[in-house]
Amino acid sequence: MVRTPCCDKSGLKKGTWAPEEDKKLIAHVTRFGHWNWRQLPKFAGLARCGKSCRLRWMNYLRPGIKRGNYTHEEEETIVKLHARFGNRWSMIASNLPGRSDNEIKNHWHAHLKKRFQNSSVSNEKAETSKSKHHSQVESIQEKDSVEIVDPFQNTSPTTSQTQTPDASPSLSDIFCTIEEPAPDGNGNLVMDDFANFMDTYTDPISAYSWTELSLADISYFPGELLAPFVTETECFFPVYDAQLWVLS
DNA sequence: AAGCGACTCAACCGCTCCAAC
DNA sequence: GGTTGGAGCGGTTGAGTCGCT
Repeated sequence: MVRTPCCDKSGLKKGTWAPEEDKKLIAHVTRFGHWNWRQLPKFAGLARCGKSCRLRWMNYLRPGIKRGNYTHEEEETIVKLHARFGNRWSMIASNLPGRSDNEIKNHWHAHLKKRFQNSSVSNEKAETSKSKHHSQVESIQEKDSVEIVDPFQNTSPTTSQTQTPDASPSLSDIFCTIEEPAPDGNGNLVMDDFANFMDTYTDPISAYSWTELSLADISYFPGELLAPFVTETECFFPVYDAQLWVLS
């Protein structure tokens, strides 16, 4: 299911992510955000390229990511959106909270594509293939009851690049996908004590060269972590040289 | 029980886009 | 306007798993 770990020429690790690496990445992004994916592995102590870290976070570790079976409703939504947008998986994913574009893409190729094609084939027996496929797509669009969220029209200046959860995720939300080992028991984390975990796997703040954090960077932060820095009207965050950055 | 092909899905690769200079 | 670097996207890969014979 996963690739054999190996190292490339530059010494960066490739392949399967170890639980230890996941912990480091979660700890770092949760604590400091992802202001620069390229630099992140260096500060997080990961022998990975930034791209790999980003992918792992976005597709697997990000808070709110749903694992497991797709509901009939979700599949229906994917089919409808694919009929409308084609292979624009990120667009489709933006309409399916908790699902990554990569996961949707995989699910489409593994299940829905066949199903969709099969239904097309059976329909073609009754009608000509071209017009039928076209009408099928059209009928999907006509009957489309899915409320399409266009990320390009629905962005705020501070969150344009990041899908912001509806509400601040709780710690349990953050780790909901990794607290319980999966049936196959591979690569999943069990965290009994978040505080110890954070202390163990993140460097002291004093050791960091802090950089600016944007709202997008903290959009994944659990509310409990943000609480000390948030008032009714302002959100403070510690940044370089012990400045306080007023976010609102 | 063993062999083998199909399936699954995490991860890599290469490309494009966009902002900063 | 050209160059550069980072982020994001979509296509593809390939090892593990499943299920059939």
